[in-house]
Amino acid sequence: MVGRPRDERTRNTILRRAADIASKDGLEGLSIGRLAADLGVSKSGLFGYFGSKEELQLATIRIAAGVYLDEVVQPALEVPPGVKRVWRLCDNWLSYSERRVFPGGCFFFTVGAEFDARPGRVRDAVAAAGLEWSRLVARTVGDARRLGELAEDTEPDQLAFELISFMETANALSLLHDDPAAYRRARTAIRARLGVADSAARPS
Amino acid sequence: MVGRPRDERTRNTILRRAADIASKDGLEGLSIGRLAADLGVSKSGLFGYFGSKEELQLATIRIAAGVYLDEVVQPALEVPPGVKRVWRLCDNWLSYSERRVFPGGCFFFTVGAEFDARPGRVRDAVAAAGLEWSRLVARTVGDARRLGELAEDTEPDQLAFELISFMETANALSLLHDDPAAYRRARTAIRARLGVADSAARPS
DNA sequence: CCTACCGATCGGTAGG
DNA sequence: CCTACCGATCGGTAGG
Repeated sequence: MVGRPRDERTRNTILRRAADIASKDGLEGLSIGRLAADLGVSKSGLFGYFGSKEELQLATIRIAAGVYLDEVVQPALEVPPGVKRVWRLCDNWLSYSERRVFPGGCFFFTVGAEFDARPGRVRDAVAAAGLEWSRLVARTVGDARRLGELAEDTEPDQLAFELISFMETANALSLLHDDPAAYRRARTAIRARLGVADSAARPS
Repeated sequence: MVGRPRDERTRNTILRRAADIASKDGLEGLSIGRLAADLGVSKSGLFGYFGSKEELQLATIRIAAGVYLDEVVQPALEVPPGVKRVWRLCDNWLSYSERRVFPGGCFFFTVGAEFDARPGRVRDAVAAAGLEWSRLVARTVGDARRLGELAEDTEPDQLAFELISFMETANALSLLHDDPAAYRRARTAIRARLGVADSAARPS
Protein backbone atom coordinates (compact mmCIF):
# COMPACT_ATOMS: atom_id res chain seq x y z
CA MET A 1 0.00 0.00 0.00
CA VAL A 2 2.90 2.27 0.70
CA GLY A 3 4.30 3.76 -2.48
CA ARG A 4 1.07 4.23 -4.47
CA PRO A 5 1.21 1.47 -7.12
CA ARG A 6 -0.37 3.64 -9.81
CA ASP A 7 2.48 6.15 -9.53
CA GLU A 8 5.39 3.77 -9.64
CA ARG A 9 6.64 5.12 -12.94
CA THR A 10 6.63 8.64 -11.56
CA ARG A 11 8.35 7.43 -8.44
CA ASN A 12 11.07 5.79 -10.52
CA THR A 13 11.57 8.95 -12.55
CA ILE A 14 11.96 10.95 -9.36
CA LEU A 15 14.46 8.50 -7.91
CA ARG A 16 16.52 8.19 -11.05
CA ARG A 17 16.90 11.96 -11.08
CA ALA A 18 17.66 11.95 -7.36
CA ALA A 19 20.47 9.44 -7.95
CA ASP A 20 21.92 11.65 -10.69
CA ILE A 21 21.96 14.67 -8.39
CA ALA A 22 23.34 12.69 -5.45
CA SER A 23 26.19 11.31 -7.57
CA LYS A 24 27.39 14.89 -7.97
CA ASP A 25 26.32 16.67 -4.80
CA GLY A 26 25.78 13.85 -2.34
CA LEU A 27 22.65 12.64 -0.58
CA GLU A 28 22.69 15.63 1.76
CA GLY A 29 23.19 18.04 -1.12
CA LEU A 30 20.07 16.47 -2.63
CA SER A 31 17.27 18.78 -1.44
CA ILE A 32 13.59 18.05 -1.80
CA GLY A 33 12.78 21.54 -3.02
CA ARG A 34 15.43 21.53 -5.70
CA LEU A 35 14.49 18.03 -6.85
CA ALA A 36 10.84 19.07 -7.09
CA ALA A 37 11.67 22.22 -9.06
CA ASP A 38 13.90 20.15 -11.36
CA LEU A 39 11.02 17.80 -12.12
CA GLY A 40 8.37 20.53 -12.30
CA VAL A 41 6.23 19.24 -9.43
CA SER A 42 5.34 20.75 -6.08
CA LYS A 43 7.63 20.15 -3.16
CA SER A 44 4.91 18.74 -0.93
CA GLY A 45 3.66 16.51 -3.73
CA LEU A 46 7.09 14.99 -4.12
CA PHE A 47 7.52 14.82 -0.36
CA GLY A 48 4.36 12.70 -0.14
CA TYR A 49 6.01 9.89 -2.04
CA PHE A 50 8.60 9.37 0.66
CA GLY A 51 7.49 10.94 3.93
CA SER A 52 10.93 12.08 5.04
CA LYS A 53 14.23 13.06 3.56
CA GLU A 54 15.84 9.95 5.02
CA GLU A 55 13.32 7.71 3.26
CA LEU A 56 14.05 9.55 0.00
CA GLN A 57 17.75 8.93 0.54
CA LEU A 58 17.22 5.24 1.25
CA ALA A 59 14.97 4.83 -1.81
CA THR A 60 17.58 6.60 -3.93
CA ILE A 61 20.21 4.12 -2.76
CA ARG A 62 17.93 1.23 -3.76
CA ILE A 63 17.39 2.65 -7.25
CA ALA A 64 21.12 3.23 -7.69
CA ALA A 65 21.81 -0.35 -6.62
CA GLY A 66 19.45 -1.51 -9.35
CA VAL A 67 21.29 0.52 -11.98
CA TYR A 68 24.60 -0.87 -10.72
CA LEU A 69 23.27 -4.41 -10.94
CA ASP A 70 22.05 -3.90 -14.52
CA GLU A 71 25.16 -2.10 -15.74
CA VAL A 72 27.96 -3.93 -13.94
CA VAL A 73 26.94 -7.22 -12.38
CA GLN A 74 24.34 -8.86 -14.63
CA PRO A 75 26.28 -8.62 -17.91
CA ALA A 76 29.34 -10.16 -16.22
CA LEU A 77 27.32 -13.18 -15.14
CA GLU A 78 26.81 -14.07 -18.81
CA VAL A 79 30.51 -14.93 -18.97
CA PRO A 80 31.34 -18.34 -17.47
CA PRO A 81 33.17 -18.36 -14.11
CA GLY A 82 36.93 -17.84 -14.30
CA VAL A 83 39.43 -15.08 -14.83
CA LYS A 84 37.46 -13.79 -17.78
CA ARG A 85 34.44 -13.19 -15.59
CA VAL A 86 36.59 -11.32 -13.07
CA TRP A 87 37.95 -9.17 -15.88
CA ARG A 88 34.45 -8.59 -17.23
CA LEU A 89 33.24 -7.45 -13.84
CA CYS A 90 36.10 -4.97 -13.52
CA ASP A 91 35.85 -3.75 -17.09
CA ASN A 92 32.09 -3.28 -16.76
CA TRP A 93 32.65 -1.26 -13.62
CA LEU A 94 35.21 0.97 -15.29
CA SER A 95 32.94 1.43 -18.28
CA TYR A 96 29.99 2.28 -16.01
CA SER A 97 32.11 4.93 -14.32
CA GLU A 98 33.68 6.18 -17.54
CA ARG A 99 30.39 6.50 -19.44
CA ARG A 100 29.04 8.58 -16.56
CA VAL A 101 25.93 6.47 -16.17
CA PHE A 102 25.59 8.76 -13.18
CA PRO A 103 26.88 12.23 -14.08
CA GLY A 104 29.01 12.45 -10.93
CA GLY A 105 30.70 9.09 -11.58
CA CYS A 106 30.01 6.07 -9.40
CA PHE A 107 27.05 6.86 -7.12
CA PHE A 108 28.39 4.61 -4.38
CA PHE A 109 31.81 6.24 -4.37
CA THR A 110 30.28 9.68 -3.78
CA VAL A 111 27.84 8.66 -1.07
CA GLY A 112 30.32 6.24 0.52
CA ALA A 113 32.79 9.06 1.06
CA GLU A 114 29.96 11.32 2.23
CA PHE A 115 28.60 8.98 4.90
CA ASP A 116 31.67 7.03 5.97
CA ALA A 117 32.08 9.12 9.13
CA ARG A 118 28.40 9.56 10.11
CA PRO A 119 26.09 7.12 11.87
CA GLY A 120 22.61 6.25 10.71
CA ARG A 121 20.47 4.19 8.40
CA VAL A 122 21.78 5.84 5.25
CA ARG A 123 25.34 4.99 6.13
CA ASP A 124 24.32 1.43 6.99
CA ALA A 125 22.60 1.00 3.62
CA VAL A 126 25.61 2.38 1.73
CA ALA A 127 27.99 0.17 3.69
CA ALA A 128 25.84 -2.91 3.08
CA ALA A 129 25.84 -2.28 -0.66
CA GLY A 130 29.62 -1.85 -0.65
CA LEU A 131 30.10 -5.06 1.29
CA GLU A 132 27.90 -6.99 -1.10
CA TRP A 133 30.01 -5.73 -4.01
CA SER A 134 33.29 -6.64 -2.27
CA ARG A 135 31.99 -10.12 -1.58
CA LEU A 136 30.87 -10.59 -5.16
CA VAL A 137 34.31 -9.65 -6.46
CA ALA A 138 36.01 -11.94 -3.91
CA ARG A 139 33.69 -14.84 -4.75
CA THR A 140 34.35 -14.38 -8.47
CA VAL A 141 38.09 -14.38 -7.80
CA GLY A 142 37.69 -17.50 -5.67
CA ASP A 143 35.89 -19.27 -8.53
CA ALA A 144 38.73 -18.43 -10.91
CA ARG A 145 41.29 -19.83 -8.50
CA ARG A 146 39.32 -23.04 -7.97
CA LEU A 147 39.29 -23.46 -11.74
CA GLY A 148 43.07 -23.22 -11.76
CA GLU A 149 43.12 -19.90 -13.62
CA LEU A 150 44.82 -18.03 -10.78
CA ALA A 151 47.77 -19.04 -8.59
CA GLU A 152 46.84 -21.45 -5.80
CA ASP A 153 48.06 -19.07 -3.11
CA THR A 154 45.78 -16.26 -4.33
CA GLU A 155 43.79 -14.84 -1.43
CA PRO A 156 40.40 -13.80 -2.83
CA ASP A 157 39.78 -11.04 -0.26
CA GLN A 158 43.22 -9.58 -0.83
CA LEU A 159 42.98 -9.62 -4.62
CA ALA A 160 39.42 -8.24 -4.47
CA PHE A 161 40.73 -5.37 -2.33
CA GLU A 162 43.40 -4.61 -4.91
CA LEU A 163 41.06 -4.73 -7.90
CA ILE A 164 38.49 -2.53 -6.17
CA SER A 165 41.26 -0.10 -5.24
CA PHE A 166 42.17 0.40 -8.89
CA MET A 167 38.55 0.88 -9.94
CA GLU A 168 37.61 3.36 -7.21
CA THR A 169 40.73 5.41 -7.73
CA ALA A 170 40.26 5.57 -11.50
CA ASN A 171 36.78 6.96 -10.85
CA ALA A 172 38.06 9.49 -8.30
CA LEU A 173 41.04 10.75 -10.31
CA SER A 174 39.19 10.91 -13.62
CA LEU A 175 36.62 13.18 -12.00
CA LEU A 176 38.91 15.37 -9.92
CA HIS A 177 41.47 15.91 -12.68
CA ASP A 178 39.21 15.45 -15.68
CA ASP A 179 41.76 12.89 -16.78
CA PRO A 180 40.64 9.77 -18.66
CA ALA A 181 44.17 8.33 -18.35
CA ALA A 182 43.18 7.09 -14.90
CA TYR A 183 41.01 4.42 -16.55
CA ARG A 184 43.89 3.26 -18.70
CA ARG A 185 46.08 2.95 -15.60
CA ALA A 186 43.41 0.96 -13.78
CA ARG A 187 42.98 -1.43 -16.73
CA THR A 188 46.75 -1.88 -16.99
CA ALA A 189 47.00 -2.67 -13.29
CA ILE A 190 44.05 -5.06 -13.32
CA ARG A 191 45.29 -6.90 -16.41
CA ALA A 192 48.73 -7.34 -14.86
CA ARG A 193 47.21 -8.59 -11.64
CA LEU A 194 44.95 -11.10 -13.41
CA GLY A 195 47.47 -12.12 -16.04
CA VAL A 196 45.01 -11.52 -18.87
CA ALA A 197 46.14 -10.47 -22.32
CA ASP A 198 46.02 -6.89 -23.55
CA SER A 199 43.38 -7.89 -26.11
CA ALA A 200 40.25 -5.78 -26.45
CA ALA A 201 41.89 -2.58 -25.38
CA ARG A 202 44.68 -2.11 -27.88
CA PRO A 203 43.27 -1.24 -31.28
CA SER A 204 45.39 1.92 -31.52
CA MET B 1 47.62 43.21 6.64
CA VAL B 2 44.95 40.67 5.79
CA GLY B 3 44.63 38.06 8.50
CA ARG B 4 45.35 40.21 11.57
CA PRO B 5 48.88 39.16 12.61
CA ARG B 6 48.13 39.38 16.34
CA ASP B 7 45.38 36.80 16.00
CA GLU B 8 47.23 34.22 14.00
CA ARG B 9 47.14 31.68 16.80
CA THR B 10 43.39 32.07 17.07
CA ARG B 11 43.09 31.79 13.32
CA ASN B 12 45.07 28.57 13.37
CA THR B 13 42.90 27.13 16.12
CA ILE B 14 39.80 27.94 14.11
CA LEU B 15 41.20 26.37 10.97
CA ARG B 16 42.44 23.24 12.67
CA ARG B 17 38.95 22.69 14.05
CA ALA B 18 37.45 23.47 10.65
CA ALA B 19 39.64 20.79 9.06
CA ASP B 20 38.50 18.25 11.67
CA ILE B 21 34.85 18.99 10.94
CA ALA B 22 35.37 19.00 7.18
CA SER B 23 37.12 15.62 7.29
CA LYS B 24 33.85 14.17 8.57
CA ASP B 25 31.12 16.32 7.06
CA GLY B 26 32.83 17.94 4.10
CA LEU B 27 33.62 21.56 3.35
CA GLU B 28 29.96 22.31 2.59
CA GLY B 29 28.84 20.59 5.76
CA LEU B 30 31.20 22.92 7.59
CA SER B 31 28.96 25.85 8.59
CA ILE B 32 30.20 29.11 10.01
CA GLY B 33 27.57 29.19 12.76
CA ARG B 34 28.30 25.68 13.94
CA LEU B 35 32.05 26.26 13.87
CA ALA B 36 31.63 29.47 15.91
CA ALA B 37 29.42 27.74 18.46
CA ASP B 38 31.93 24.89 18.68
CA LEU B 39 34.70 27.35 19.50
CA GLY B 40 32.59 29.56 21.75
CA VAL B 41 32.92 32.73 19.69
CA SER B 42 30.36 34.81 17.85
CA LYS B 43 29.50 33.90 14.30
CA SER B 44 30.26 37.37 12.94
CA GLY B 45 33.52 37.49 14.85
CA LEU B 46 34.67 34.28 13.24
CA PHE B 47 33.31 35.40 9.89
CA GLY B 48 35.53 38.49 10.07
CA TYR B 49 38.65 36.36 9.89
CA PHE B 50 37.79 35.09 6.44
CA GLY B 51 35.23 37.34 4.78
CA SER B 52 33.34 34.59 2.99
CA LYS B 53 32.63 30.92 3.33
CA GLU B 54 34.71 30.18 0.27
CA GLU B 55 37.76 31.90 1.80
CA LEU B 56 37.23 29.85 4.97
CA GLN B 57 37.15 26.71 2.85
CA LEU B 58 40.33 27.67 0.99
CA ALA B 59 42.14 28.53 4.24
CA THR B 60 41.03 25.19 5.69
CA ILE B 61 42.53 23.38 2.71
CA ARG B 62 45.84 25.20 3.26
CA ILE B 63 45.94 24.24 6.94
CA ALA B 64 45.14 20.62 6.12
CA ALA B 65 47.92 20.60 3.54
CA GLY B 66 50.32 21.73 6.27
CA VAL B 67 49.27 18.90 8.56
CA TYR B 68 49.66 16.45 5.69
CA LEU B 69 53.13 17.76 4.96
CA ASP B 70 54.18 17.42 8.61
CA GLU B 71 52.65 13.99 9.14
CA VAL B 72 53.31 12.24 5.85
CA VAL B 73 55.84 13.97 3.64
CA GLN B 74 58.51 15.52 5.85
CA PRO B 75 59.33 12.43 7.94
CA ALA B 76 59.73 10.39 4.74
CA LEU B 77 62.32 12.82 3.41
CA GLU B 78 64.60 11.88 6.30
CA VAL B 79 65.03 8.48 4.67
CA PRO B 80 67.48 8.50 1.73
CA PRO B 81 65.99 8.16 -1.76
CA GLY B 82 65.16 4.61 -2.85
CA VAL B 83 62.54 1.97 -2.26
CA LYS B 84 62.72 2.52 1.47
CA ARG B 85 61.69 6.14 1.03
CA VAL B 86 58.77 5.06 -1.13
CA TRP B 87 57.71 2.59 1.53
CA ARG B 88 58.09 5.22 4.23
CA LEU B 89 55.89 7.63 2.33
CA CYS B 90 53.17 5.00 1.96
CA ASP B 91 53.45 3.75 5.51
CA ASN B 92 53.31 7.30 6.86
CA TRP B 93 50.19 7.93 4.84
CA LEU B 94 48.50 4.80 6.13
CA SER B 95 49.48 5.68 9.68
CA TYR B 96 48.19 9.24 9.26
CA SER B 97 44.86 7.84 8.10
CA GLU B 98 44.77 5.03 10.66
CA ARG B 99 45.59 7.27 13.65
CA ARG B 100 42.74 9.56 12.58
CA VAL B 101 44.89 12.68 12.63
CA PHE B 102 41.67 14.06 11.19
CA PRO B 103 38.70 12.34 12.81
CA GLY B 104 37.03 11.64 9.46
CA GLY B 105 40.17 10.01 8.01
CA CYS B 106 42.17 11.65 5.27
CA PHE B 107 40.91 15.23 4.81
CA PHE B 108 41.75 15.21 1.11
CA PHE B 109 39.88 12.01 0.44
CA THR B 110 36.67 13.46 1.90
CA VAL B 111 36.85 16.83 0.19
CA GLY B 112 38.17 15.32 -3.05
CA ALA B 113 35.09 13.12 -3.33
CA GLU B 114 32.90 16.06 -2.31
CA PHE B 115 34.16 18.49 -4.95
CA ASP B 116 35.19 16.20 -7.79
CA ALA B 117 32.01 16.99 -9.74
CA ARG B 118 31.64 20.72 -8.98
CA PRO B 119 33.47 23.66 -10.53
CA GLY B 120 35.10 26.46 -8.56
CA ARG B 121 38.13 27.59 -6.64
CA VAL B 122 37.69 25.04 -3.86
CA ARG B 123 37.73 22.18 -6.31
CA ASP B 124 40.77 23.65 -8.05
CA ALA B 125 42.66 23.88 -4.75
CA VAL B 126 41.78 20.31 -3.79
CA ALA B 127 42.77 19.03 -7.23
CA ALA B 128 46.07 20.91 -7.11
CA ALA B 129 46.93 19.38 -3.73
CA GLY B 130 46.10 15.91 -5.03
CA LEU B 131 48.24 16.41 -8.12
CA GLU B 132 51.18 17.57 -6.04
CA TRP B 133 50.91 14.42 -3.93
CA SER B 134 50.70 12.15 -7.00
CA ARG B 135 53.77 13.79 -8.47
CA LEU B 136 55.71 13.42 -5.24
CA VAL B 137 54.95 9.71 -5.11
CA ALA B 138 55.86 9.28 -8.79
CA ARG B 139 59.11 11.22 -8.35
CA THR B 140 60.04 9.12 -5.34
CA VAL B 141 59.35 5.95 -7.33
CA GLY B 142 61.45 7.33 -10.20
CA ASP B 143 64.36 7.94 -7.82
CA ALA B 144 64.19 4.34 -6.59
CA ARG B 145 64.23 3.03 -10.14
CA ARG B 146 67.19 5.20 -11.12
CA LEU B 147 69.02 3.75 -8.13
CA GLY B 148 68.39 0.26 -9.47
CA GLU B 149 66.05 -0.67 -6.61
CA LEU B 150 63.07 -1.21 -8.89
CA ALA B 151 62.82 -2.98 -12.25
CA GLU B 152 64.04 -0.90 -15.18
CA ASP B 153 60.69 -1.06 -16.94
CA THR B 154 58.86 0.39 -13.93
CA GLU B 155 56.66 3.31 -15.00
CA PRO B 156 56.63 5.80 -12.13
CA ASP B 157 53.19 7.25 -12.92
CA GLN B 158 51.68 3.79 -13.20
CA LEU B 159 53.21 2.50 -9.96
CA ALA B 160 52.28 5.75 -8.17
CA PHE B 161 48.69 5.25 -9.30
CA GLU B 162 48.67 1.74 -7.90
CA LEU B 163 50.21 2.70 -4.55
CA ILE B 164 47.83 5.63 -4.13
CA SER B 165 44.92 3.34 -4.99
CA PHE B 166 45.77 1.02 -2.11
CA MET B 167 46.14 3.89 0.36
CA GLU B 168 42.93 5.72 -0.56
CA THR B 169 40.90 2.54 -0.52
CA ALA B 170 42.26 1.46 2.86
CA ASN B 171 41.13 4.84 4.20
CA ALA B 172 37.69 4.54 2.61
CA LEU B 173 36.97 0.96 3.64
CA SER B 174 38.30 1.31 7.17
CA LEU B 175 35.88 4.20 7.70
CA LEU B 176 32.83 2.83 5.96
CA HIS B 177 33.10 -0.65 7.50
CA ASP B 178 34.92 0.25 10.68
CA ASP B 179 37.42 -2.39 9.60
CA PRO B 180 41.13 -1.96 10.35
CA ALA B 181 41.92 -5.00 8.16
CA ALA B 182 41.83 -2.66 5.17
CA TYR B 183 45.17 -1.18 6.32
CA ARG B 184 46.72 -4.63 6.53
CA ARG B 185 45.55 -5.37 3.00
CA ALA B 186 46.98 -2.11 1.71
CA ARG B 187 50.35 -2.76 3.38
CA THR B 188 50.43 -6.30 1.98
CA ALA B 189 49.70 -5.00 -1.52
CA ILE B 190 52.26 -2.19 -1.31
CA ARG B 191 54.98 -4.46 0.05
CA ALA B 192 54.38 -6.96 -2.74
CA ARG B 193 54.47 -4.21 -5.33
CA LEU B 194 57.71 -2.73 -3.99
CA GLY B 195 59.35 -6.04 -3.17
CA VAL B 196 60.19 -4.94 0.38
CA ALA B 197 60.40 -7.41 3.24
CA ASP B 198 57.60 -7.98 5.72
CA SER B 199 59.81 -6.60 8.47
CA ALA B 200 58.37 -4.05 10.86
CA ALA B 201 54.82 -5.29 10.57
CA ARG B 202 55.06 -8.91 11.66
CA PRO B 203 55.73 -9.09 15.38
CA SER B 204 52.74 -11.38 15.94
C1' DC C 1 -1.15 16.73 -5.39
C1' DC C 2 -1.62 21.85 -4.72
C1' DT C 3 -0.78 26.59 -1.97
C1' DA C 4 0.63 28.48 1.98
C1' DC C 5 2.81 28.28 5.84
C1' DC C 6 5.98 26.66 10.19
C1' DG C 7 10.57 27.09 12.89
C1' DA C 8 15.42 26.37 12.14
C1' DT C 9 19.47 27.35 9.90
C1' DC C 10 22.18 29.05 6.16
C1' DG C 11 25.77 32.89 4.46
C1' DG C 12 26.33 37.45 5.08
C1' DT C 13 25.67 42.54 6.83
C1' DA C 14 24.64 46.84 9.80
C1' DG C 15 25.91 49.29 13.42
C1' DG C 16 28.31 50.05 17.26
C1' DC D 1 34.55 41.23 18.20
C1' DC D 2 29.66 41.65 19.86
C1' DT D 3 24.17 41.75 19.14
C1' DA D 4 20.75 41.95 16.08
C1' DC D 5 19.18 41.49 11.95
C1' DC D 6 18.61 40.43 6.45
C1' DG D 7 16.63 37.29 2.62
C1' DA D 8 17.00 32.57 1.09
C1' DT D 9 16.50 27.91 1.76
C1' DC D 10 16.07 23.83 4.49
C1' DG D 11 12.78 19.67 6.04
C1' DG D 12 8.32 19.19 7.17
C1' DT D 13 3.06 20.23 8.00
C1' DA D 14 -1.90 22.12 7.66
C1' DG D 15 -5.69 22.30 5.16
C1' DG D 16 -8.15 21.59 1.34
